[in-house]
Amino acid sequence: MADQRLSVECAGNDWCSITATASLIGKKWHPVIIHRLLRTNALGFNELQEDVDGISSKVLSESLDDLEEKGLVDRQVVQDKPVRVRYSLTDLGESLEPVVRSLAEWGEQHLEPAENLV
Amino acid sequence: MADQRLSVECAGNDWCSITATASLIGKKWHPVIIHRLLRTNALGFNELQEDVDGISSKVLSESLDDLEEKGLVDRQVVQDKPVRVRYSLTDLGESLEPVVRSLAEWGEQHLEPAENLV
DNA sequence: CGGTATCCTCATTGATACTG
DNA sequence: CAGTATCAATGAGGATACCG
Repeated sequence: MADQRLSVECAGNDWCSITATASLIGKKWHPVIIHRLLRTNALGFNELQEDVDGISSKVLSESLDDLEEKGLVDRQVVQDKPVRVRYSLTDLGESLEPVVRSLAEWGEQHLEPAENLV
Repeated sequence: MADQRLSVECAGNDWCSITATASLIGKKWHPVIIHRLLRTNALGFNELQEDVDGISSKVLSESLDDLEEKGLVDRQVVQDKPVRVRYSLTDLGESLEPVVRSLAEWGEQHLEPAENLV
């Protein structure tokens, strides 16, 4: 149960848990990707890309590499004729559920979609 | 009590509360600044800069402008001989407390400082 | 004290195309 | 399906200096 601890550097001289957390999931698409994986664990690359909506394959690929490297996301190759890959959250990734949920809830309560079309 | 709602655009076609929230507080220093203001409301510019630790005056200034523009931070000029300014959170800014707290708590539980000096 | 003004560099993104 | 390659554009961030 996610009792591994990641070593994370911090700008400045003092270590700050917020800065450290932000360095892990503070990238533009990370919270959304994690949210989608929380909602539906084990998604394929293209499924995920559709779910995230707006992300390019390049950036999704980079983001997943980054999340995997940080131990938040697990990548499993399910060998078939055409390659099949499943992305899912690690225990550590799943432990972010409260964080992502609080982001989502705050947004739902305090924000609203901007009208940008006629 | 913070029942104003901000209109926020979103990448992609679907509006997503997480992406929207991230567009507000997803900049590198925003969560930390908000955290410091939650801890000690009404700080001066230089006080804040020391509290944040590692941020340059330029970036702090830009960040505060951004947060003010978004209605999360309030800037009050307390006129003295030398100019005095107090930064504090708006109601909307204060409403981020659970979000920032969850970031901080997660970091405390799952991360640890990296040793980077001898 | 509370910032701006430069200048510069690196990181991130977007668009597009291509591959096994 | 699951990506990688390339290139161009943007912009966030750092260092430093300066001002009322």
